[in-house]
Amino acid sequence: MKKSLSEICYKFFQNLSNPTRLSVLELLMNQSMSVNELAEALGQEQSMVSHNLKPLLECNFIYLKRQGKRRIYSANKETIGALFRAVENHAEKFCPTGGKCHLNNN
Amino acid sequence: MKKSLSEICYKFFQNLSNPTRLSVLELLMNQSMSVNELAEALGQEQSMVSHNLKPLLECNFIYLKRQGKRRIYSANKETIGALFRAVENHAEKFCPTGGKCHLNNN
DNA sequence: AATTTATATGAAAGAATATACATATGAAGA
DNA sequence: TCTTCATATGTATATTCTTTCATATAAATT
Repeated sequence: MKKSLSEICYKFFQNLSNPTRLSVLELLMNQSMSVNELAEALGQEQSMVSHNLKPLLECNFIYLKRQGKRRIYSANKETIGALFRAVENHAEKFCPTGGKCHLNNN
Repeated sequence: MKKSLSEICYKFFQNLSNPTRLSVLELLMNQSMSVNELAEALGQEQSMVSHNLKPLLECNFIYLKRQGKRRIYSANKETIGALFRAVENHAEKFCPTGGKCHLNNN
């Protein structure tokens, strides 16, 4: 039973529609990090970061490798890069105030 | 005050993380339609479709032109096309079962 | 102007999600 | 094996989102 495009999109975009997960991805696009490093960089609790890493990993938006007792996460740059570029392009071209329309300013 | 990429992404992806809105976009990528045509194509209530068109319009993911008492909506093909392509590519390359991993099968 | 057709809006109930805190697991070193 | 450090998981609460039903607006037609 093949899934429609919008069904596939749904779980992906749902996964991406969270400020913590997006911040994690933005950080990981710059450099790979452990969970505690992410938590510190974000000023968030470690457990919260872990909770949010899980779905990103399940959708293969991020990768994991073990290094001793640390776990180093890295971004799937192909996918996340393409998505971020599409969003940036949209904000520049189509958002009256460059991504700061009223919907983005609540 | 410039917004970070992940802040901009958040509102966009949040907007896109809804099955009704994604189905609307998928339909509008094929052809422009009025609200009632969308509602019929989706088998949903007109008011629900209207509720969901609103945020899509506010983010300029869709366009609106008036035609008598009907309102014809069309897709922003540049943005939505790029996003859908990125998702399709991801599903093909990175999802073990082509977009049907357990997260997508609840 | 009254009616019909098309669409938008308001509000309330229910469902889904995020967050925080507590606790569990698991690897490494003493 | 006991302890410590790093990370994951369980659970309850608070918040947010979706959906539905009722109603409002607005254009066209009579």
